[in-house]
Amino acid sequence: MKRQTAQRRAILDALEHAPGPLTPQEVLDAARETHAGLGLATVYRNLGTLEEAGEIILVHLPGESARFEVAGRGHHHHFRCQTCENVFELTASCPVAVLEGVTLPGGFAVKHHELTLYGLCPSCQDG
Amino acid sequence: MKRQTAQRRAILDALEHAPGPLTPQEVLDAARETHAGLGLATVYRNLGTLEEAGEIILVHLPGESARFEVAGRGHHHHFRCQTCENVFELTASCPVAVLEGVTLPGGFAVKHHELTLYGLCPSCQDG
DNA sequence: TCTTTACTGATAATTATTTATCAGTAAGAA
DNA sequence: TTCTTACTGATAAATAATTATCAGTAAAGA
Repeated sequence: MKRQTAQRRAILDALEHAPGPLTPQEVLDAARETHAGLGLATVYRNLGTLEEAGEIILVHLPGESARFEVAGRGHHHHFRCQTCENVFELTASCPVAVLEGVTLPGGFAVKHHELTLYGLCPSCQDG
Repeated sequence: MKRQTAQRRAILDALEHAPGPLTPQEVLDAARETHAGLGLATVYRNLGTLEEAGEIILVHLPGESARFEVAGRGHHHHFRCQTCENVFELTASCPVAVLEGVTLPGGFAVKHHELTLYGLCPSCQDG
């Protein structure tokens, strides 16, 4: 990452303004709003580069392919709308924090966790 | 599923005795203990058939391909060991149950959730 | 036991995602 | 402005997971 390109700015901008983590295809769609003609290979390349640089992080939801979000937003979880299928970052306090560092009955030592909530987002609850 | 075959019995037996949900490849490995010569295509076919029949259910962990477990075990979550990479079914009470049916700040109506815990299983904590 | 056909194993094909290739473009130092 | 080469877009190739194909096998009713 030795040069600053319009493509990379568009990609990072798309991630910064997204309501949650995006798939490479979603990044492409969003970034093309500011940089028409952007290619999918360029998206993949830059996602890799930005991840190595620590500017974005890889996020996995159950049963889905990779997503990315900007780094440094602290511990949080995600909400996936069953209707519009969009994924949102949640800011509510983590209900599983109490398990960190605990050893469960059975002898399982918990180091970290992934929680995904499913339901209806605000836009999909009307009508 | 009109006939009862030794292959299907071996597959279901493997799932019933597993400590957690298994991938198709893991099912193959385990079921070959009781039925050597079992083929991977047969495993996929029977997993599909058993799922349609409601005897097993599909389970997804973040970033991993499909797993299956026997149905009817009620609400629970899974633990993945960072060392041996095995997945275990947890019997401890769900720490996220309180969120069911709740509408979070921001207007997200929670219908269900997926929680995966990561850490060290009992066997991998020694040494 | 005989007969039908659902089921099986091996492997080719498919699907979805990600990576490699390569000629052309443009960032930014000189 | 010029020059070097990192970066880009289009597309082919590679990967991994799952499904289809097909000749042979075996479950179970007659």
